[in-house]
Amino acid sequence: MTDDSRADEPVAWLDAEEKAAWTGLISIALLMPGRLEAPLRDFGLTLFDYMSLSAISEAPDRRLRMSELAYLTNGSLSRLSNVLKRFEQKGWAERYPDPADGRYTVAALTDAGYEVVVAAAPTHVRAVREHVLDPLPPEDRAALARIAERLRIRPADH
Amino acid sequence: MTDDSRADEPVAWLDAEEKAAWTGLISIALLMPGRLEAPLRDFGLTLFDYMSLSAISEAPDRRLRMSELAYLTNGSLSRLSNVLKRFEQKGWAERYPDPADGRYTVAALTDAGYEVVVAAAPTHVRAVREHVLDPLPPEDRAALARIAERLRIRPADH
DNA sequence: CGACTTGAGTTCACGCGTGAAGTGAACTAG
DNA sequence: CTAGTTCACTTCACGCGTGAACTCAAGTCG
Repeated sequence: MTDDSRADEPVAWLDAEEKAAWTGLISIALLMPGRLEAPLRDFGLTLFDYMSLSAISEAPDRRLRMSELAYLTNGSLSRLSNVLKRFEQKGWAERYPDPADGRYTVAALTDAGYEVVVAAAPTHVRAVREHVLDPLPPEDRAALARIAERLRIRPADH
Repeated sequence: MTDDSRADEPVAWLDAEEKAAWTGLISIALLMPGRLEAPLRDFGLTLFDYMSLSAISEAPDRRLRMSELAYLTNGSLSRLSNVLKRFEQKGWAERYPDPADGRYTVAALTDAGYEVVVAAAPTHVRAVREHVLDPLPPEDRAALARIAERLRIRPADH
């Protein structure tokens, strides 16, 4: 193991407990998104697509600023610009300058876009239950929320 | 919230505790890899690059079959083939048919490749400590390992 | 007022990952 | 023996995400 095979170096290599925590986390991070995305593909959605559509659908009048969307989805503006461009091309969303302040851009769901997220939501929730919630007892669920908070990762509402 | 705003549908929408667990997990999954990868970029490595190099460096004589590497890194053969191709082009690794069974391909680190992972390891471990281990008390670390196991996600050694 | 600054957002070039298609080695069946 | 099957692996085409460069609207300063 590279991490702990050089005792001659001034590096605090990981012990077994640390390694178990670390590898647990990274494995979840690497594998879980793919699992949750797979059923969404039937709707032509990536996981991030779904989360973006979901966040907009929850906003007042199903519209919000791109910067607010970036905050809610933990995504970069660059990424979202590309995503919303795809949505526009599919007729799911539209973008326009915020009338209150032209520096901002508002992203709004079309009726078609709303229908997509409505259709996909039950599938998404079922996947979340199956892959995340059902296998975990309450103390583990609480731990997940607590850990995310401790790691200074802001959970977004989805 | 899309997830629970359609009480008229036969779907078990998420309650607050479930949502906190779910959003905690997905936020970690979305944001943590990027954090850990950033310092590795100074070495020209993605996080997956590092984990691949690390896994090979730990194998006997610093070589192992591609399929074994895929298992250890939780990566697909397709992905690894691309990654190893890059490594070969950089002189970090070589691939050859397994003399014991020509159906298999062996991936081996070159001295240059080994030096890359040796150079990057302290940085990687420090990032893991800073972003994952240091903010978490022992019970949360134990929870991570337990959760990964419960979610049927096999932690790989890194 | 004009020049400059700041921040939101878009575009661009390119790296990376995926699934499908293809290749080849070993094994199996007739 | 040959034909077919299976599995490991590579290649390919393309979607997606990133960081840098760019644009633009609003605010600030002299």
